[in-house]
Parts: sequence; structure tokens; C-alpha cells
Amino acid sequence: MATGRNHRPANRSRGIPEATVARLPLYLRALTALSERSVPTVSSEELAGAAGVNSAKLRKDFSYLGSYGTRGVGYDVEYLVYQISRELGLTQDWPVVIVGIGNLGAALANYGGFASRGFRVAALIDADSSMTGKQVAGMAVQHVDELEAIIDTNGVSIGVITTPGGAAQQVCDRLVAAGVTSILNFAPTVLTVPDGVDVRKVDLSIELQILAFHEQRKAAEELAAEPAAGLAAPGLPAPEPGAARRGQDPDGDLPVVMPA
Amino acid sequence: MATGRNHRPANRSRGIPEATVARLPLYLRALTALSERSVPTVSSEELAGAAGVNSAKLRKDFSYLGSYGTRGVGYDVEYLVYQISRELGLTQDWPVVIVGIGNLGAALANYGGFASRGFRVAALIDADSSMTGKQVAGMAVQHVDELEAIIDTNGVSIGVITTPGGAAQQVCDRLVAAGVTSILNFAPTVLTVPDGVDVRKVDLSIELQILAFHEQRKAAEELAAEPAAGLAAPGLPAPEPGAARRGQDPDGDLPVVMPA
DNA sequence: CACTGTGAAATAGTTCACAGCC
DNA sequence: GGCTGTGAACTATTTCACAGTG
Repeated sequence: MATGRNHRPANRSRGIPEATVARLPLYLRALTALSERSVPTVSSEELAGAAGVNSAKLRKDFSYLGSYGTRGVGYDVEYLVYQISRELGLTQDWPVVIVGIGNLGAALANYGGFASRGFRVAALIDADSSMTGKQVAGMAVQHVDELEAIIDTNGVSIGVITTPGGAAQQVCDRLVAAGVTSILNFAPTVLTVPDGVDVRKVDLSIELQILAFHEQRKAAEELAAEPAAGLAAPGLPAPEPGAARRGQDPDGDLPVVMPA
Repeated sequence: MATGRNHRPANRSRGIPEATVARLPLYLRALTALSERSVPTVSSEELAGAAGVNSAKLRKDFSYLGSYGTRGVGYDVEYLVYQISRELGLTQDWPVVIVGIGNLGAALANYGGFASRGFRVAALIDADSSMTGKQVAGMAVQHVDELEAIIDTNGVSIGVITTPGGAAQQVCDRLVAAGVTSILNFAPTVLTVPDGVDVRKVDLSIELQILAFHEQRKAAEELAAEPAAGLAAPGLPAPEPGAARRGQDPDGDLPVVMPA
């Protein structure tokens, strides 16, 4: 890293790669499972297996955090759990609000994985007055009129949006104006936010579409490979360019309805 | 691309970058919205804005599909909708099964975004006998004993797992054995699958953890910047290395409970 | 003449492979 | 002897910038 010597403070400076950050929760989960089984140490190989990555990547990732392992031995499970938790900011309490208590909002409110990692659902908020006061996951749903007050009182900096697409930007604006600086968006909408506000998007139908792409590809490859090779031919079957093209639909009227 | 001339079949050969595939659904959604408003053509700049990417990236992405634009004009909305849909395999019908009809499974069953893009929920499956026959999203929940028969009868190749983590691998194995080759996994578990099976993972708590990381970072930067600059100082405040380190928690007992 | 399509440059991320340490 | 930590090589992705074209 530093061009010259490998004097100490090479890493740990600043700027953990985004790809690494995205994997830290994975490692944390695997480590937590080991911790519960009272496993004292783990090698990069073992941990990588449990987290579903390869060991070189894992070691590289950890090298951005510091030198937390012991050569010849591996990593101390408890110590790593602590270090990663701290790096991710999970040693503090994060109050979150969920806006939009439909099916998905309710599912999230009930989701154990939130509460178990320092995230506390501070409020459930919905615009529908008939929802107000209803109990969901043991909490009373509050009306969206209260949004600003709730954010303020609870010091909320993370908001989860599970409204229909049409309401998402509006809700987002209010959250941001009230002081929220991180948003997890489940609505099928591109949110516009000022600089300094983070948005992460989870889109269920996008994930399926990506799967469909690969699924189609697989089907096409099978067709291309079958005439030439047997059933279990390994390696790339080098499909003809254009083999994936399907029978040219009569005319393109496809399902193009926007989800709510 | 081809080293020599730019004779035709440079792109369109095979291998659309994964990153591009992941964005196609985004473009498709933006285009669908334009289509509904009967907008005939769109420039890369406009479409990129609507999809939340920059225009160079969008043009590069489209160049992998082919030359579907018109210089000086832009892209024909309907034509692009069709081409992207075809590329993603959405011109055909994809029956999917959802296994694990808890809160999240029910939310997905009700989610409009699935049905609207060629995905058809063929069955809802749960291991709990007391769920069997219950109506969810207008369908009767079926018992997991029927899993293989359902997959087979409906020609299902995509499965969605919304079970608790402990059941996920087992369900996954059965899905794969029954012929499913693409899995969308919502359970907090790393699934092991044979070659040729695709798994995509959606993990709600991971997304929050990533947000928390950045949130913490922001808080630290603010602290570092405040003594020096005013409230609204733009640009990078060039925080001191190490500034992000927090007050060293007393000792690491953190919330380390695994979600179900 | 506005806007696409794309090489080439820049940046980010992954994997290799091995020196160094316990 | 086993296993980490990390430069260096490689691969993927993004961005630039501009030639080409309807």
C-alpha cells in the first residue's frame, strides 16, 4: 500500500472498500453462530466457508480492519465479533422508524433480525387513519402526522420506507427534513435525496428478474448443448451466438404494469 | 472490443456483465413508467435520471444489448421495453413457489410487483399443518409434503425461501432435488447448492447494518469537522485518520443473538 | 447539432502466491 | 507446520471524451 516500507499504519487509516463493508455483516453472522457454539478460534478457511466466500477475500477484508488474527492459529471468535460490531456501529443503539405498515411493513416490524443487532423499532407509522392505534408486533401504529415529532423525540436517524411507490418520495422528503440521514427503501421508486443522505434500496421484483435472466440463459444453453453432448458434459458448451434468442414473440405485448 | 475492425458482431455475442444485468430491471421500470405516460422516445440523459444512474453507464449498458438507439434522437420507449424484457426473459411466464408462509412470505404473496412482470405465484407452501388450506393472497396454503408434486406439475424453476433460517437448507435441498434451479433466499442462512443452481440472497438486517456503518461514519466526521468549520461547510472535511474511532466501549457485550 | 455508441483511461474489486510469524 | 497478512497480478466496472450519425 504505502509505496516504500511496510511500516505499521498502512491500513486502518480510512476507507474500507464498500464491497468489504457489505460483507462484514455476513462474517458477523457466521461468527455469532460460532460464538454461540463456544468455538474459541476459527481459521480464515473455516470462517470463509461458513460465510460463503473464499478465504483470500476474507483475509483481505479483515486486513482493512487491522491485524486481528494470529498466524498459525486463526482468529479469536469473540474478539472478532467485537471488532466487526464496532466497525459496523452495532455497539450502539439505532432507533429506526418503519413508515408504511402494510404487509411488508408488518413483516419487518415482526422480523427478529432487526432487534437482535442493535436496531430498535422506535415507531410504526402509517398514513391511513384507520390503522392508527392498531397493534402490530406489539406496538401501536402512529399516524404520519406525528412523523416529525417521533423522529425528533427518539433521535431517529434511520428510516425504513415500505409505503406504496407513489408515497415514497414524499415520505422520504419528510424523513430527511426531520433529520433522518439513512433510508432503507422497499418501495419501487428511485428516491431523490440531498447529499449526505444514504439510501439503500431493496427491490423484490428486481431480484426475481435477475434470476429469470440467468434461468433463461440456462435453458438456452441446455438447448444448444443437448444435440452435441451427452447429459452431464461439464465445461462451457460454447453456445452459438444467437442461440439464446427465442421464437420471436408474435408482438410485444408483455406484462408492463407498474407495481403499486 | 474486437481488436481489429469494428465489423458488426462485436457485442451481442454473449456475456452481458453481471452489473449490467442487475440494472436492466431498473431501466425497465423507468421505461414502463414512460410507456404508461405514452412518451414515445427518451434520451439516455433523461432515462438515466429516472433510473438513478448516470447516462454514460446507461449507454454502455445498452451497448451490450445492441444498438437500439437513434443518434440525435434517443431511444424508442416501446422498443426498448420489449428488448429489455426479452433479454431478461420476461416475455415468458415464470411460475414460482414461495416456501414459508410467515409474515414475510405472506407479504411477498401479496406483493404486486411479482405478478406484474411475468412471475406467477404457483403455490404457497408451509411446513406447519395448521396453515394448510388457509387462504393467503387468494390462494390456499399447501403442505410442504406436496412440494415435489407442486414443482413437477407446475414446471416451477424458481423458488422463494422465506422460512426460518434453520429450515432453509433443507427446503433448498428439496427444491433443488425437485428441479428448481433458481432460488431467492430471504432466510439468514448461507445456502449450499450444486453447480448450475443460482441463489440470490436478500437480507434485511444486512442492509440495515450497512446503513449503520455509514451512519456512524457520518456522525464521526461531523464531530471531526465541527470544531474547525461552520455548520454547512460543503466538500470533504478531510477528517483526521482515526477521528472516526469512538470512545472505546467499556467492554464488548453487544447484542449477538442470531435471528430465528 | 444533439445524442448515441464505444474505445481508452481510470478506478474498484478479486485472486494469487508467498514471506513472515506463532 | 499451519495460517495470517499483503504486495502484485488480474479481472470487472465505471467514467471520460469524442468520433460518427440520423
